Amino acid sequence: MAARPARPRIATAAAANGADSASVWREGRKRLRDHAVKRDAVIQTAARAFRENGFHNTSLDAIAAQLEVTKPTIYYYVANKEQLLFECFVAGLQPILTALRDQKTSTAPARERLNAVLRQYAQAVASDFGWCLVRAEHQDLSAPMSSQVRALKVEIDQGIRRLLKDGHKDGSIAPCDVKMTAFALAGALNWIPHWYREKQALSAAQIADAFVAIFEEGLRPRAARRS
Amino acid sequence: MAARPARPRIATAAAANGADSASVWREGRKRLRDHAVKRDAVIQTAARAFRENGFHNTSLDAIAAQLEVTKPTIYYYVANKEQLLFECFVAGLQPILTALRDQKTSTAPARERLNAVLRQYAQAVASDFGWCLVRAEHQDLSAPMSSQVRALKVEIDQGIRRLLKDGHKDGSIAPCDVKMTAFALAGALNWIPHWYREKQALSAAQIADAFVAIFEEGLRPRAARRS
DNA sequence: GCAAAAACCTACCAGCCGGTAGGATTCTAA
DNA sequence: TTAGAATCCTACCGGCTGGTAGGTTTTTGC
Repeated sequence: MAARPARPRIATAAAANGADSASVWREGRKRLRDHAVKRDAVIQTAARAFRENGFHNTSLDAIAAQLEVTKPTIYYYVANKEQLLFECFVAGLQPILTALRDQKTSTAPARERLNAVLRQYAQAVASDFGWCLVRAEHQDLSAPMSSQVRALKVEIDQGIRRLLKDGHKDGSIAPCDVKMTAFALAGALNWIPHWYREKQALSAAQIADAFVAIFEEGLRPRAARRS
Repeated sequence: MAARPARPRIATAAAANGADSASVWREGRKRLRDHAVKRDAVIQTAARAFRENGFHNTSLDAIAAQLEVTKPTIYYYVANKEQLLFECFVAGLQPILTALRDQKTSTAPARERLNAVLRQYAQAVASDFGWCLVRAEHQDLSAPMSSQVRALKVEIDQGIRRLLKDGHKDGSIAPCDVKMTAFALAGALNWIPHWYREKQALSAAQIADAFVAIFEEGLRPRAARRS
């Protein structure tokens, strides 16, 4: 158990964009000293690797190589492989949760609030962490970590259900089976990592808009139409 | 490579229902001789195990134990672990494909044909093979097998898109982005294995109906209503 | 300049698990 | 009854990979 400074939960934008995460490490020959940034780089790199090869097909050696570092170095930033996956979960869920919490203070019609959340949701699952959010197996986490992740997911689910109910009240959303609708929405979005590729023509936001349109209008032709 | 009789692709109903697949093996003390049935039992048991513990967390010894058999016996029915996964894929996809092909001869409105397919789809993903269809990683299959599975999945996707287009023509489905709608539909259904448990109140068919209703009606309130 | 902390590496271990060799048992056909 | 096929088991191997021990290098604080 190496002593570590207070750990940041959210991957910094600095670590998020760089194509080669190794640049975070050495700057010329100088050994950099920012623990938090490097830790985030480790997690980010792991997420990408998991997405490409799956959790079990990704060795810690491979992640280390990607960072141009050796395996034990990873253990300097993270307790074990399991925690690596856990951090990916959390980092991926965070933006959705904050989007959801932000909407609680809004006074806009529920349908609009829901759409805003869904847009953020789409962006999250389309990110490098998307794989972890959606495809990673809970069995690969120990009981305590698994239940933590589960709790976060439940919060998201409940948040969406609440927005749907609010929509029923304020009339912006047609009456429907709240539970099933939440599942359908989440399912459609969660499936994005299966087919979306970075280079795709559509951005995550555009995908979200397309889905929102589909869910709002419905497949059965409407009698009257308004633009 | 042990010589095997012509291999059946579809899991027999006999093997599908039994709670303990071991009953397929011994009947009293008599050693049964039906290769096909036992092979299906192996696949079925594997599917269940994969669903519960994931592919990589399921050892062949565990599957063998479930069947009250030793590991080498499994190799008598299947070449290796990879093929085991492959067969689960195929067994799960089959009913969806047949449903899709059946609809090609139908003259009903496309929306109804689509709904019929979706209902079968829901049943498939809710089955023991659902996990494989949706959560198993293609990286765990070799290139040839992976592309075979991918081809089947593409066929399903294309089939759904075609039904949507047909619906546009015959007026039973409102104009929409076909590709995105197909993704949304598939995603909603594919998410079922994540939350559905056997003991759930709703049957797979009921879930399908609920989803169909949501997708048909849409979330935006409709002006006129007809029951 | 020097001690202490931080960051990182080399070298290694051990358990798990997919896969196999080769033989034993049981059934079927004749 | 018996040959041969079908079915299954015991015993084993070896590679991969998560994880660690313990030392080395670099940086910081003073």
